[in-house]
Amino acid sequence: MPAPKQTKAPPVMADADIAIVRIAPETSFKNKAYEALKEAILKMDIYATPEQVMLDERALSERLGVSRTPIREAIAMLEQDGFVKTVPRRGIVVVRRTKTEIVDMIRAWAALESMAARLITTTARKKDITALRDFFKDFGKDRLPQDHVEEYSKANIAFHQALISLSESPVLVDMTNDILLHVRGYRQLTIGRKDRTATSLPEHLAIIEALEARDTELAEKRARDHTLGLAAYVEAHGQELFS
Amino acid sequence: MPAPKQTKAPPVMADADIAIVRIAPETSFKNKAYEALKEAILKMDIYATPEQVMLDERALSERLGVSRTPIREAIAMLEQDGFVKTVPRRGIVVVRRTKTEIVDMIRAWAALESMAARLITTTARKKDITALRDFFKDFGKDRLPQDHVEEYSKANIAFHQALISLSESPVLVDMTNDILLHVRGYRQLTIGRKDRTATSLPEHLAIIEALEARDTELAEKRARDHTLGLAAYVEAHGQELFS
DNA sequence: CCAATATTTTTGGCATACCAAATACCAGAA
DNA sequence: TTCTGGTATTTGGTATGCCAAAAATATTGG
Repeated sequence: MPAPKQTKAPPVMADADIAIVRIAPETSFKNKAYEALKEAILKMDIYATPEQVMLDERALSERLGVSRTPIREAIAMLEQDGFVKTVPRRGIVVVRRTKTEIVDMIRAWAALESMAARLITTTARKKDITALRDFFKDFGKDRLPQDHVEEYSKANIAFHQALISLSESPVLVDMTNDILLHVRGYRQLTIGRKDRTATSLPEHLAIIEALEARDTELAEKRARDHTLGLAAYVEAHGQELFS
Repeated sequence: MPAPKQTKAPPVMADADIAIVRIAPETSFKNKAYEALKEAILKMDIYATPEQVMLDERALSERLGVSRTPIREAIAMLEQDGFVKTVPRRGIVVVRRTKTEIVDMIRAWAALESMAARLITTTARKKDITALRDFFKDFGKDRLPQDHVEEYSKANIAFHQALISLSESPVLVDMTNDILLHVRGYRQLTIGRKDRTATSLPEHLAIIEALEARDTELAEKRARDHTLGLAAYVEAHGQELFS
């Protein structure tokens, strides 16, 4: 066997233990491919095109400059996430959710968020709760949310994520984020709708008030009803989004 | 469509061509490996051994009779599920949850199940709700749950899964099942504990009654509080289970 | 010209080989 | 014996090649 290679071998030095930073773990191609593909899938508007979107292993490997192996592993991970579905000898298809599935997901979101609200009333600090108002400080009666839908939509998502985070429950945070990723595709067309945007802000503020008052039951109810309202809205008005 | 493949029947050589049954779709090795490994992980008592359990790709591939490729893909899937964690150049370790994580998961479970209860009160059929009692028909004052812990524990899990299923929400069902898989490892030592088993049955019956009464708020509350009770129990008494 | 069929191409599934990092192991020096 | 340096081994990561099924395309018979 050939001699390996010298590591370093500082002659006489006694540099000892200074500044030996942990070398970058540097994520694997598998994980890089996973992140890249996930972002690409989330970025594309899969509901805009009439025919289903397909992925090609070889094309992707060439595109990302790696072999098929890490690509396939990334695909397997994405399939676990429910973003794609590989059909043997047919192809890899980007999953499109039906309206029913989206409504179902939003209901689960409501369940998780109401539990988060419940926990927050017993553990979160007052200042952290109050800080939730900052997400909407740019909106008021002189600057209505419905006149800045895109901007308000961003603040909306950020608010919900910050809310969940206050629960200090990693499980609730992760599960909710997963759901939001799936629902996000509809966000532009549903959560951002003007007619619903108008009622959204007051409901958010009402949730914050209940949290500050440490009213567990009320906070839970308001958080739940708010998101269930979104579910009902999508169920009623989301028809045109689906083939 | 015509026969895509020839059923070659050369005059001279007559043997062969028999018993070439059209093998079914037959899941891939990747999926087989995934199922096999998942079952193996769930079956082992990862909290019994002091040192962490490791998996070896090559050993597994030899064990299952397939190459490393499908094994690695299965591992990637299991990692997405949170069952294992691969450390580059170190190994694949079966993840052990801390008590805090388990409590956190049970809280999420409570959130999902209370939402399921809510939905059930508005959509499920009376007979299906009543049928939930059957899971406990073998228990009563002449046959106490705490005297048949193992058996009652099975009925307990089955009841909860049946309950969630009644919501007819695939998302709630899937998310809850995922959680149950992770929590299951503790089931024998926590859910099955005698002191808690005693109060479990009446609570279950109370949930069913609220469902039958179509009392949405009460059913939700009872379902939530029941499972939150388990969370509190584990938080208080599950100390000895963790290193 | 059309339909049935044969052929080529495409595509995911799987096996294998090699690499580099991390570790285990061992011989030799003090 | 113990410590040290280095080599061999282990282990996950990645690239490649081939296979079979299915789709796409070409071909042929009427």
